[in-house]
Amino acid sequence: MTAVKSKRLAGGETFETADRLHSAAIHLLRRLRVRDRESGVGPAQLSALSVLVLGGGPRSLGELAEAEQVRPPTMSRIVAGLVRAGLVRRGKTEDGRRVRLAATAKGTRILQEGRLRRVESLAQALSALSKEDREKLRELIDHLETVIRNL
Amino acid sequence: MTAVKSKRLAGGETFETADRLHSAAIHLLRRLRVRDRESGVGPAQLSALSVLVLGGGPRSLGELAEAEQVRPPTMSRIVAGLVRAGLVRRGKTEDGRRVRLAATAKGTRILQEGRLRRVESLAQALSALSKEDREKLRELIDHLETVIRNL
DNA sequence: CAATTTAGTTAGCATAGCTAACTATATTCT
DNA sequence: AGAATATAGTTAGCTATGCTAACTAAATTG
Repeated sequence: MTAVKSKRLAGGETFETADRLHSAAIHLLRRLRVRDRESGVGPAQLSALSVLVLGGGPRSLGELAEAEQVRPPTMSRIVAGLVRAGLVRRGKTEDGRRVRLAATAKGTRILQEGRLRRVESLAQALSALSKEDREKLRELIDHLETVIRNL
Repeated sequence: MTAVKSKRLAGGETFETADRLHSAAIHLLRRLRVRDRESGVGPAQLSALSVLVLGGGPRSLGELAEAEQVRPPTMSRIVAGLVRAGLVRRGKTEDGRRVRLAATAKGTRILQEGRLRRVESLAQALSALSKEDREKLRELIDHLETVIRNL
């Protein structure tokens, strides 16, 4: 893709890097999306499930909605689907308004399998990078994650 | 299969890097998506429009569907929305079955503005990286693009 | 020129995003 | 304590996006 030329902000080079990073992220996910369909679970459900499985334990619906940057009614329906599919269990909390959402054993298994499929092909493609580039990427990822959180 | 497997086993670190890269891409786009809502155009429409605007000229519907990794009926409806909004124009080709889809001036403007909004916030966030990290990222992007194309 | 192939559309289903309006529980204020 | 308010989720209803199956129209093939 063509890079937008702009010297007004953050330096033209950084702007171009941002443009290409954005484009790379789009293409990356577009390719990997295909693998996710095999799980039979929709992308939003899969992503919410990953928060419960990989994000360190149970959450309330509101916390899940915030983690997924989605409105409560949207998350309410996503969770309903996950519960219907037996991948998530609802529990009570001290606060009678809140629900406690936890992945079931089946939910954990399905997520891990899907994650494996998805990441497998990416890891394979990454292995085509030089040893130095892989090292660079490994070092960068931490910092990129911070950058993204501050977006 | 054996070669594949041994590659993966040999690259446990690469597997983890792939996992984090995947996750970073998801979160990156999720944040940037918020900016896209300002345009009043849906994400699939915006992405299809970007192929027409940045991808070097008009395409047929089938080509667009393939570029977006989507089935023809899906793209048919996305295009219908873009045409209704005045962002894309349908034209004829020598082959009476094919349509020629081209961005209108309005479509080009809307896309460029949205892209600017999106990429500007990312560029700003990236400027928080150290000079060295930005340099590393710049060097890596080329190679990452190749990796992704080979996914 | 009939049969087949190719390009796109239409119809119908599911998921996912939103806002508005509702219920139920907790908290705050008088 | 009891009323008013705030908070957590759900329900209803809209739009957009994904799919497959079945259709129409045009081009190609035999």
